[in-house]
Amino acid sequence: MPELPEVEVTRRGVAPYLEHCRVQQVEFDEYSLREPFDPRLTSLAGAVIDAVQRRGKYLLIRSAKGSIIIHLGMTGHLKVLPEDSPVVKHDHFALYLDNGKVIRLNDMRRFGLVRFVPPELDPLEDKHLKDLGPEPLEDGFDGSYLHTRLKRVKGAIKPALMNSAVVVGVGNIYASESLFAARIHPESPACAVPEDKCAELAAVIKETLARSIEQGGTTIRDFSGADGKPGYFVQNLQVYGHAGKPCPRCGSEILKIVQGQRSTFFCPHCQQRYG
DNA sequence: AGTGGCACCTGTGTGC
DNA sequence: TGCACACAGGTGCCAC
Repeated sequence: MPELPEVEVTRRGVAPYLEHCRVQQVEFDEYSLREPFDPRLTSLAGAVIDAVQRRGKYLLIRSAKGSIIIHLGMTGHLKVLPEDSPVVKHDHFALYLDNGKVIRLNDMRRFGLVRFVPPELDPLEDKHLKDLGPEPLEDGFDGSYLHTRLKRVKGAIKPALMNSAVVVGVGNIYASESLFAARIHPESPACAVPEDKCAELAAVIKETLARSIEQGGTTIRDFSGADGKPGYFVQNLQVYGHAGKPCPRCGSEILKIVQGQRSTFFCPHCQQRYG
């Protein structure tokens, strides 16, 4: 489900209800997500939330009594609801707040993750976060960085873009979309993409992600923001999900291939193969 | 160190 | 109608 824009839209949706509010109660069910719930999560009762941050596709909820790391996996989403609203199927985790709201995590496929980080540890040093690559919307991510990083990668550029050690937040949709925008064939060996194309690629990744955030993210099937509203960026998708349709640039038929067990969409005419 | 394959889950759509 | 299968926005671990 959520790539960087969807996680950022979620963060912006829940932050006003969490920041500076006090946690009254923490609840989780008996199911495991990617890993079991940490019983220490209940020690956050009484904590005041200082900040809700994002690192890649991870959300960080910080307080003096410890932090929560949340990953939404493929189908996870957070909802802001009145505290007396009923638990529905696939709700697995809840934070009850002193403002009359409850934040619920609903995750059908349970690929998501909720971790507790004790107050003496830095959540950014958690094993899931410490080796992440740069944030694509920050200055450290540019053509020079990308070119240097991709020089070592013999495999295709599309799965390389989805590697969170290269850059965080670019998932299956935005990898296809960004390569289309930069006119790079997704099967090009990453190490063969010239520096000027890496610069163009870095720039279009920034643009694509930023525009998607502005439009509330991309809803294919079940993403919605914390307010329950879908994202509208799906209307701007140029190739993702468009196999067999004409390329919006040249009219050639958009193809779908499989790379690393994930679907890739591209225009074989106007995306150049390097290497 | 880099890479490919698979596993973890549930739901939906398609074809027989 | 039932069944089998493919596929879905992610990531971690394993063997090579």
